[in-house]
Formats: sequence, structure tokens, C-alpha cells
Amino acid sequence: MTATDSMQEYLAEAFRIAYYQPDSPYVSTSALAEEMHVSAPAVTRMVQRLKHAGFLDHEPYRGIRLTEAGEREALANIRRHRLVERFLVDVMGFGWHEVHDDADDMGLVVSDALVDKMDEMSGYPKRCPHGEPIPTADGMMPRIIDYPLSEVEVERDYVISRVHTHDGHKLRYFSELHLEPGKRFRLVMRAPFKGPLQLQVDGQTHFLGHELAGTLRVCSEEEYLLV
Amino acid sequence: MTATDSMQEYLAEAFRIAYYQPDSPYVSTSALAEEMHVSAPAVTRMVQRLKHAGFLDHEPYRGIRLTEAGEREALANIRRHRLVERFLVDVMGFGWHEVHDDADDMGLVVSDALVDKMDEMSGYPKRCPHGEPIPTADGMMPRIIDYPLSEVEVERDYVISRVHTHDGHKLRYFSELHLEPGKRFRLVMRAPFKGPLQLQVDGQTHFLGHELAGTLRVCSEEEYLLV
DNA sequence: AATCCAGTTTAACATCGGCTAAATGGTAAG
DNA sequence: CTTACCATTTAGCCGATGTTAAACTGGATT
Repeated sequence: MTATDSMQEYLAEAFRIAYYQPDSPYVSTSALAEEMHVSAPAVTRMVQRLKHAGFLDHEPYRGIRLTEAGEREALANIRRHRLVERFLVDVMGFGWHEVHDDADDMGLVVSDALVDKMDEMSGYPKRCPHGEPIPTADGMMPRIIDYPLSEVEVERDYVISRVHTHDGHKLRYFSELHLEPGKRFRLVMRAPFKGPLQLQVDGQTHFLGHELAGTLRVCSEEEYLLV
Repeated sequence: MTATDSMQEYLAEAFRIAYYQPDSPYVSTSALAEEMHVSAPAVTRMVQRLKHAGFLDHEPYRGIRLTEAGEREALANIRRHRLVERFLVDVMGFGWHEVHDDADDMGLVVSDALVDKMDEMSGYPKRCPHGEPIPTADGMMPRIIDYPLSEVEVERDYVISRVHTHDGHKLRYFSELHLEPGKRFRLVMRAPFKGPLQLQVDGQTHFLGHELAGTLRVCSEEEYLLV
């Protein structure tokens, strides 16, 4: 059974959600509905189709879990998406904060030959411009090590690992502050009770709200180079 | 009213057909069905939708003609398609005979910003890799001057203007013979009764069947540079 | 233990884009 | 002028994907 475009998007999104909640492999249909900007019933029915096609298991009222075939589809789509993003940024010169939508659409249509070429022209990157790991051609997803900026120790140096939002305004803001994946900075202090964080980036001091900081994931320089 | 992807493809195809039959602006629904690889009723109903949306006029049992809005949609799509082709060939290094399908899909999804960038990186080309003119950003379609190779005078030099087929095998063959848009060659002779044509290309002699030759359109060097 | 609520699923419907089969229109040939 | 044929349109169907409204479940609260 071949997955339609829509099916691929559901599968990819389900994988992403599961990837970000490493405690449980089950993904709720409502989480999927939220991410896909779609009604709950639309998800339920698509889940039934995907189950029927063998891409996932579904325990009613509990949640879903991708099968091996489902993961394969998901990873193929995610790989295309992230390599397209990389290409748009590295080769075509777009800002890393403005390429998500184009990459979303193109990830569904580009052929294998095209993706391979983009991979090559981008220098076989390991991460997408947002810092997310790029699945390998044979369907392996690197596990990366990082922590929410809102939870790590103060008075230490870190590297931005991932920027976990698709909000163009937030991305642009991070971009202006040079808070991009791979960037080294110092977490100077964090005010208590979900207060603001103080950062030192390129000799500049910046303050971030607790929530915004939560969308940044950071790690040590060594951990960053592991991907 | 915004045109769906399918609507855009119908409009673009209708424009292309009309462009290649300069005598009449009317396009038959069956011609459209043939080009789109779709049943006749599918065309009729889509034509009704497009008429209702104001993209074309339809005289039942006669044919269709694009309105100004319809031409705008068509030209926007054709521009995207051809610039993507140009980009895939010039920037990414694909063969001009192997990019049609990817370009077809991508032409429906790439944003204006992306197309503009491709335009720039390709050096603002005037023609697509098959020699077809690229509509300008403000929706003007250059008229080009050329003639079917099967109809021009023998013992004269010409330049390949357009290669009018999407058949990958034929394109590859032309590619091997270096019969690509812009290529200079000499038409040595043409056998009567739809017989073969003899060409001199890069010092090599080639023979083409009448029908195959009809898919090549040629012109003088000066005419080629007019686009 | 009974109840209630949030989350999930089912039901019913809409639109799009494809199909085949049947009806219809226009034209060419007898 | 009628007939026959081909092109076109109409009618009715299907599957994919979305919607809202209503029914149902399971776990938390009283």
C-alpha cells in the first residue's frame, strides 16, 4: 500500500510528536489534530485508514503507535523535508527562519534523485536549520542529546541545539539575537518563579522569557558534535 | 476565487494548447482531456468549475477560451514550471531531458520568493530547457519565431529553437545527438514523401524520421536571439 | 459508588477530482 | 433529408479529506 500525501504528513507528524515525548511511544489523536490544524474526527478517520494500511496500531481512546512500515514512511518524509530546508538555506541563501512552509510543500513532491542532489549540494548535513537531526537514507534517526534551556544550570556555557517552534516571528527574533543552532552562548542567570533568563551571546546581553526559553534546547559543545 | 492545484494545471495546459495553435483561440475539451490524461467528462466538469470561477468562457460543444484572469493563472503556473526546470538544469546540474516531472510537481508548490530566487540564480533566463519562452513576472508571454524542422528549406543553417515533446526517450535521444535548444546545425537534405532528414551537427551527420523532426522547431540565429 | 467532564469516536454531510455509462448535439455521408 | 457517427455533455458512482453535531468512554471528583 502506498501512502498518499496526507497520510505521509500524518505519519511524519506522529513521529515528530513521539520523538519529543520520549517517555511514551503512544501519541494521542488530539495532539495530532492540534499539530495538523485539523478537527479531531478527521484524525480518527485517518488513523483508521492508516491502521488498515498497516502503518500504525491504534488502541481506541488510548492513542496510536507507528509500525515499522509507518516509521519508514515518516522518516522518509522527514528526511525530504529537512534536506529541502537545508538546501534552501545553504545553497539558495534563505534565512533559516523563513523556509519551513516551502519545505513542507516540497517535501511531498521532490523525487529521490532531487533529494539526493540537494543532500550532496548541502554537504551531507546532519541537522536541519532548526537543529533537528536528519534521518539517514536507510531510515535511521539519530538520537540527539540536549535539554530545555529553561532547565539547565546557570553560569555555564552552552550551544544552541534545537529551536523548537515554527512561529515565524519567534524564529526571526532568535535569528536577530544570533540564537541559532550551533551558536555558543553563556547562561548568565535565571530569575526564579518562571522569571526571565539572562544570556550572553557574542558579547551581547539578552533577556528571554521563561516560555520562549523553553523552545530552545541546548547542550554542551561536545554533545552538539555527536549528531 | 483562488484556483486549486488542479485548476491551475488545466488552465496552464489550455494555454499551452492555444499557444501552439495560433489560428484559433478556442481549445477543445477533448484536446485538454488528451493532454491531461484524463477522461472527457472530467474535463467538462472542471471546465464548468473554471467557467463559474471566471477563468474561462465555454461554448458548449465548441470549446473554451481563457479569460484574462484565466491567462494570468496559467502564465503564473507556466512561469513557475519553466523556471524550476531552468533551475534544476542550470544550478543543480540535471539533464534537460529528465527534469519535466519534478518541475511539474514543484511548479505547483514553490512560493513566489523561491521562484524569484531560482530566476536570479539561473541568470534570469528567457527560455526553459526545452526552448519554450518563460512568461515574465508581470504575466507577459514572449512570442517566439520558429518553424517545424520538417517544413523549412534544405541546405541552410538553423538553430534549434524548441523541442516539443515530453517523451523521455526522445528527449534523451536528442540530447545524445546534441540537438538541444540553441544548437546550430545544417539541414543537408530531406527525402520526399515524409522521408528522413539529413542533418549536420558538430561535424557529425545524423538522420531523423519525418515525424521525429516535426517535434523540433528551428529558426535562424537572429530569430533565436530575439526572445 | 455515582456522576461528570474531557477526550474520542461515530454519524451525517460537503467538496474535489477521478471514473463509466448513457444521452445528446453537430456534421458528414449517403 | 435522413441517418450515422463522433465529440461532448449529463448522470450517477467512488474515494479522499475536510467539517459539525451527537454519542460514547474512562478516569477524576464528589
